[in-house]
Amino acid sequence: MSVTMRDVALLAGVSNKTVSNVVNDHPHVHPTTRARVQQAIADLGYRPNLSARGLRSGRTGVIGLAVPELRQPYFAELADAVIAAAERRHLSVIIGQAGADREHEMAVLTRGLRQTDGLLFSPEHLGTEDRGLLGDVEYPLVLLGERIFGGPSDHVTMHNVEGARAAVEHLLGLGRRRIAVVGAHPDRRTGQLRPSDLRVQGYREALDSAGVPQERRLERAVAPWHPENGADAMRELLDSGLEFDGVLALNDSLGIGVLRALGKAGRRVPDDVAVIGFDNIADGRFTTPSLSSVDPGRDEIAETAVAMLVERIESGSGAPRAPRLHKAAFHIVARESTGGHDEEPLRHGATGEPAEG
Amino acid sequence: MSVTMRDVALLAGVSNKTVSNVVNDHPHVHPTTRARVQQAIADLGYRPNLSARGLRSGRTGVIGLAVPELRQPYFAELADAVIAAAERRHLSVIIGQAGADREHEMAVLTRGLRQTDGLLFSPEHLGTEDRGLLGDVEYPLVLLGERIFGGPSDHVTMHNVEGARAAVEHLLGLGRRRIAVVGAHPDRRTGQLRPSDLRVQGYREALDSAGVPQERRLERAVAPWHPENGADAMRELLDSGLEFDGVLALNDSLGIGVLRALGKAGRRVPDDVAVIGFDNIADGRFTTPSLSSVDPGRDEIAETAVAMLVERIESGSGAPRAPRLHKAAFHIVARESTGGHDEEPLRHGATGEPAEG
DNA sequence: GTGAAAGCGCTAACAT
DNA sequence: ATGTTAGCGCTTTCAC
Repeated sequence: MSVTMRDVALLAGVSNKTVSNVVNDHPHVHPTTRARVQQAIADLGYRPNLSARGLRSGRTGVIGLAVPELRQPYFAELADAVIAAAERRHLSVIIGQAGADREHEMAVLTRGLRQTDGLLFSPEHLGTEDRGLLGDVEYPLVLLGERIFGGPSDHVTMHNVEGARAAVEHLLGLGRRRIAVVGAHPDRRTGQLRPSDLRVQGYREALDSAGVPQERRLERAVAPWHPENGADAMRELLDSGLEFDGVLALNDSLGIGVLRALGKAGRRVPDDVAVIGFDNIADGRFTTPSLSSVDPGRDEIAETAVAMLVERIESGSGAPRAPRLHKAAFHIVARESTGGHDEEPLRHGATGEPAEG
Repeated sequence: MSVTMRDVALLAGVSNKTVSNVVNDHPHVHPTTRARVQQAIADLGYRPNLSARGLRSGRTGVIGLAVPELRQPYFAELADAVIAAAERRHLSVIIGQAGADREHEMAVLTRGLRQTDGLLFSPEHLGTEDRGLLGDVEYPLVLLGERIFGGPSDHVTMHNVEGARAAVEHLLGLGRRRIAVVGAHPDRRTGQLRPSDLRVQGYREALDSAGVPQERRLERAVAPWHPENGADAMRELLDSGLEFDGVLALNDSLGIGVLRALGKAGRRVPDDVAVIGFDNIADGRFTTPSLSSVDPGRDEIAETAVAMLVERIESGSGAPRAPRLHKAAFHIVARESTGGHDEEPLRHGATGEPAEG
């Protein structure tokens, strides 16, 4: 029924091996032979059976990406970038959503994603205490995010501390002194390296360097990082009667909720309260006012993570090199919510009245 | 190096076949034998080689999902739902982004996604004129969206005409009579069945039924459907001096841009202009004001599409049944942008001050 | 530069 | 209820 390599070989009058050489771009194939084989491939519409190739070679050409939830804009944008980076290397990407609970994440980590050569894993529940699990992982693995540091795996992450610090310095530079932070983790166990803890650390460092006193009641706990929870936290802060003139939202989803709660409460942004988020998701450009943010280098993260994973896959378990850590470059994007002027909107296509036709 | 079925069979003192039966949950295995085999599997940490299974059985257990761009919130939410629906059936999902251009989509359609048993395909560029291509497709295929109607493929889509019509009726019910539509296709060739054309049709039908005259200049062309382009179109409409008191944005991304442009121009929503979008993406709940929308039944679309694809896969080419069409149920979600009161925000987790510890 | 043969790990068909 | 055999389509030796 389907065309096999053997059919191509017969039509081209060569052996299996030669067809394989042509398909895999091996050198040492006579140009004439190559052309004849390619013609036969085209004539028959031959396409290699990837299961057979996978069985024989031990490689599937597929990598896995495990994220908590694809519907969170940050992860959708990350997945977009990972798929693009993988495609450049002729790899496909299977996406798994593991954020439901801890068990789900452990299952993904121990078993990997089916049918893949390696895994990019962005955990939400697993933490440093699960580091031991990583030692047992037998497939190529690159971690995204920072919940599990110091393990035996490659690691690609962002400048959480420095980014948050720069964001607060941006607010301080606007003359704000009573700066709240929204998104701290409700359970502040020590030794955890959650993004929230690292970003709170950057927040505190910035205040300390500027000689601005810290105030614990301005650090608001929120989990998970969804807009509704950001809005709730902001309402609670408003109700508390505490004064504040700046807010660091620990990600943009929270920031969008914060903007909304402020707007509904009649606080003007940025005049009364300046707000900055984190992640620079696309949505932040179209809120009213538009949301300043820390751009964490999403494309660099995706590209580096895929490159590292490919290296691990290609080196096999042969040359066990030391685990690497890469932190992508970040920068502050000042939009209206911190008094920046609106970016000139890029025109991505046609607008106007439709042409009748 | 890795554990094979043979190793398990030897340890359990049974044959390959029995191990296979256990692994695949076949009936007719003695409970005692089954237990012994399962113990051996656990002891050795055996995991089936899916490439081998795929080669032998002709099934990979992986389906493909091709969307224009994952970073568009609608497609991210759709992919989320598709992955969840596939997981319930123990299938994995490879995601491909094909929206770059027409050639890319044709390549995906003719070749499928590698290593998959079938494809869910949501085209952005291919249209009815490419229907012929579908006849040549030899793998199980389910189309999402409505660009290619009347072909030989199964099809899952939404009530574009009816949804848009209901949205406009909602605006008419508020007493609005000068209703603009943002997102018509710039090139209005006839015979096209793009979402934009269908939604514009619903818009016109609603006006006609209410005896409100159509006005072509209130139909604004925008492509692609990104917020910046929605904002541009709204600015142009404002600059044109035309009067209007209602806007149907043909999707929520456009709607978000429309809200922003109206806000910047000092128009109050919904007092001066009522706005409704389409797709009911999560972002619309947190704009200021929140965005009313048409909920197109995303989960139903995903679930139905996966179910149809699985049927096609399992029936093989044996029983070529007639192509099916499924339209998911829709409903109007009235939020602030059409005078609805804000939904009570759902509390999805903890907020408050972090516990020190 | 090309061919012949072996075998990757599994399941389907048939046998018992 | 379990065993035996064959072979899916490819790549990888190893010849020549």
